[in-house]
Amino acid sequence: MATAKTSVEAWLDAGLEALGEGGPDAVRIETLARSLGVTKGGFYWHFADRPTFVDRMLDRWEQRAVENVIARLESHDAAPRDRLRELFGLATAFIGEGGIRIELAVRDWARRDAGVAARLGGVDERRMTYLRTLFRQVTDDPLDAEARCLVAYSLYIGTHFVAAGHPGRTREAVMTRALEDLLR
Amino acid sequence: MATAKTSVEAWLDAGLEALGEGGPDAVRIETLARSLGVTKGGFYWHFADRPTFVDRMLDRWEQRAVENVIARLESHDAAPRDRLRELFGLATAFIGEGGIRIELAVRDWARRDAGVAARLGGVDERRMTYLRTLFRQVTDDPLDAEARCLVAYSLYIGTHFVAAGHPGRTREAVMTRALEDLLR
Amino acid sequence: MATAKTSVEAWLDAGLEALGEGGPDAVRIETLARSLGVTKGGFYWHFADRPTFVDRMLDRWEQRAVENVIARLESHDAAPRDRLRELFGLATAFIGEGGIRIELAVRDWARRDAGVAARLGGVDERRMTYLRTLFRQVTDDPLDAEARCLVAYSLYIGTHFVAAGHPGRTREAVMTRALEDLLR
Amino acid sequence: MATAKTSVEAWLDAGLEALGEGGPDAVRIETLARSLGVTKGGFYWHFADRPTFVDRMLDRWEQRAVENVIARLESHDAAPRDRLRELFGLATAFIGEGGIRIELAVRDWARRDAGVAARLGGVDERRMTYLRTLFRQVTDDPLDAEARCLVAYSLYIGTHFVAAGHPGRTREAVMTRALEDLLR
DNA sequence: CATGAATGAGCCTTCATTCAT
DNA sequence: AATGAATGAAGGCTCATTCAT
Repeated sequence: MATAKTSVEAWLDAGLEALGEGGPDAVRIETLARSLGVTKGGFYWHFADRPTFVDRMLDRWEQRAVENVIARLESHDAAPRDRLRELFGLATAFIGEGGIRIELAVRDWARRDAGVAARLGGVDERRMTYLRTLFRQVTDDPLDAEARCLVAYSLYIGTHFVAAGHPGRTREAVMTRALEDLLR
Repeated sequence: MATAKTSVEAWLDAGLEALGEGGPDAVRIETLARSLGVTKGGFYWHFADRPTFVDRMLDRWEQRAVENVIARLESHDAAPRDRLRELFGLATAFIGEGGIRIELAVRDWARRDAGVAARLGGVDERRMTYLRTLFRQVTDDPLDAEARCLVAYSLYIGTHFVAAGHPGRTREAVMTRALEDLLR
Repeated sequence: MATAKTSVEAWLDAGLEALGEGGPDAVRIETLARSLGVTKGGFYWHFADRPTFVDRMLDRWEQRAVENVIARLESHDAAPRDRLRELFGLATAFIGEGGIRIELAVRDWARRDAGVAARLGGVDERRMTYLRTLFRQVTDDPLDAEARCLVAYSLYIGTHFVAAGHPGRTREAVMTRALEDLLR
Repeated sequence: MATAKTSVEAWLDAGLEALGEGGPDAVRIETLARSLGVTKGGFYWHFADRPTFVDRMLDRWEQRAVENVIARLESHDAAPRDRLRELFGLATAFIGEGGIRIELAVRDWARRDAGVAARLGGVDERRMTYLRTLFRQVTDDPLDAEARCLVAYSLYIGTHFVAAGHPGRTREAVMTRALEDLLR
C-alpha cells in the first residue's frame, strides 16, 4: 500500500532504531548497513558523513516528535480535564508501543551535546506550551499550573528512569493516581 | 589528613567521573590513564579487564549512592514533613554540586544493560522504601503515599531531562512549588 | 567558432588538468566528473577503466607536446642563434602560461612508471633531435653541441625544481644569462 | 656494530623509502608496517597520526640533505676548481647510490605542498649559498657566477627528468662535458 | 549518454588487550 | 606497580567499478 520507504529514510530509521537501542555510539554505519542488508559503502551515496547523517536523523525525530499528538487532540472539542486525560492516555499508549525509547536516548544525549540539546529544547518548548494552555484552564494560579506541567512531564519521562517497584501495586496504577491528582 | 586514595580507588573514581561526563562509552582505559598521569598498561595490574573494572565502578557507585543521605537524616529527630523538606533540600544540594551527573548516566545505562539495571534497582528500592516511610506519615492513603513517592522521585530525576523553560520563572521556583504540593 | 569539445576530449582535458594540479593520484574519476558537472557513471561509457583513460590522456598530452613549437619555428627562415633565441622565448612563454605544470607531472611520473617513461622518451627524443640540429649549427664540436642541448633542456625543466633564490636578482635574469652563454 | 635503529627511525626510513619509490601517496601506514614486519596499529604508539609522521620524515630528510656533502668537502684545503670537481664527483656518486630518488620525490611534492616547499627552500638555499661561494672564486662576474650555479644545480636535478638519449654517447659523458664547461 | 545506487577493497585511526622488562 | 611496545578487531571514509534504468 504505502510506497516503499526510500533508501534515505530506511537508513535514517535504522539509525534512530539503533539510537534507541544503544545510544548515540551504537549508531554505527556498518551495523546499520548490515541491518539493512546492504554494504556500508552505499551509505556515502546518501549522506556526506556520519555527522551529517546524525543530523538528519535528529531532524526526522524532531519532526515526528511534534507533529503527532497535539494535532490529534485538537481535532475535536473537549473540556480541559478530559483533554488532559486523553493526552495522558495517548502518552501512555505511545510508551506502550516502545516509541519512547528513542526519545529517552535523545534526552540523555542532550545532556552532553549542545546541538541535540537545542533540538530537544524546541520539542519540549512546543509540548510544554500546549500542556500549559491546558493546565491554565484547570487552575487560576499560574505557578500552580506551571508546577503541574513540570510534574506531568517529569512523570512521563521519569517513570522510565525510576527502577523501584511498588509493593502490591503496578507502576501503571501508581502513575494513574499521580496523574489524577494533577486534575484535582 | 585524608589517606591518599589507593590506586584502585583512583582508577574507579576516574572511571565514574568519565561515566558522568560522557556515558559508558566514554569510560576508556586510555583516557582514564591519561587523566591519572599513568599509562594504560598499569590498568591491568589492578583489574582483569574492562568489564571487571566497570563492575567494580558500579559497586563503588552503589555503595556511595545509599550511604549518604538517609544516615544524615536519621541522625536527629524531626517531624515527617520537616524531614521531607530536609530531604528535598539535600537532594537539591546534591544536584547543585553536580553530583547527580553520574547517577543520570547510570540510569540511562540501566535502560540497556540488565546488570546495571539490577544495581540501580537496589539503590532505588532502598531510597524508595525510606521515602515511602516518610510519606506514609503524611497521608493515610497508601496509594496516595505511593503516588507522592513516584512524583517526588520523578521530579528529582526528570528535571534533568526536561528541556523546556518556564516563562518568567526559574526551574527552581517551579520545582519548589511542586514539592510543596507533595506536603499538602 | 571552435567546435564544442567532444565529451571524450573534455574528460581527457580534465584529467590532464588534474594531473598537472595534483599528480597522477589526483586523477580521480569522481573529481573529474564533478568538475565536468556530470556523474562518474558516464565515465565508463567513454572509457573501459581508469588505466585506459590514463593511457588516452597521455596520448593526448604526447601529441600536443610535440606538435606545437617546432612547427611554429620552422614556418619561417632564421639564423640558428636567432632560432634558438626564439625557441627559448617560446619555452619561457609556455612556462609563463602555466602550461608546463602537466609536463612536470608527467616527468615525475615517468620516474616510476615505465609506460609513462616510454612516452616521455618519445617526446624528449623528438625535441632533443631538433635542439641538436640547431646547436650543431652553432658549434662544430658534436660533444659540445650535445652538452649545450642537455644544459638547455635541464634548465628548462630544472628551474621548476630548484627552490633557491638569487640574492638581488630574479630567476628570469639568471636564466637569461645562462641561456645566453649557450649561444656563445 | 652500529646500535640497532630505533623503531621510530625504522618507521621514518621506511617512509622515506616509500616516498622515493612512489611519491607522497605511497607513504601508506599499512604498507610501511608490512615492510617492517609489524602491524599498523603500532604506528600510533610512535606517531600521533600520518601528518605528524610525514612531518618528522621530512625533518629527517632535511637534516640529512644538508649535513652530508658540505662538511666532507670543507674538511681539507683545495683550489676552488678542484673543490667544484670534487663536489660534482660526490653528487654523481650520491646519484649512483640511488640516494637522489627521495630528493626528487620531495622536489615534485614541493610543487604542490607549501610546507614541503618551505623545507626544500631551506635545503636549496644552503646548498646554493655554498655553490655560490665556490663559483665566485672562479669568475669575477657575479651574474656569471649565479648563472653557473643555476646551470650546475639544474643539471644535477634535471638530468633525472630528461628522457632523451645521446646518440653514440652516454649521459655521463655529456654531463661531464657540461660540467667542465662550468669551470671554464 | 548518462544517472542513481550500490559494492568492495583499502586507507587512517581508535581502543581493549597482551607481554616483556 | 607500572612502562614501552605491539597486536588485532573494528569503525569512518574514499574510490574504482558495476549495473539497472
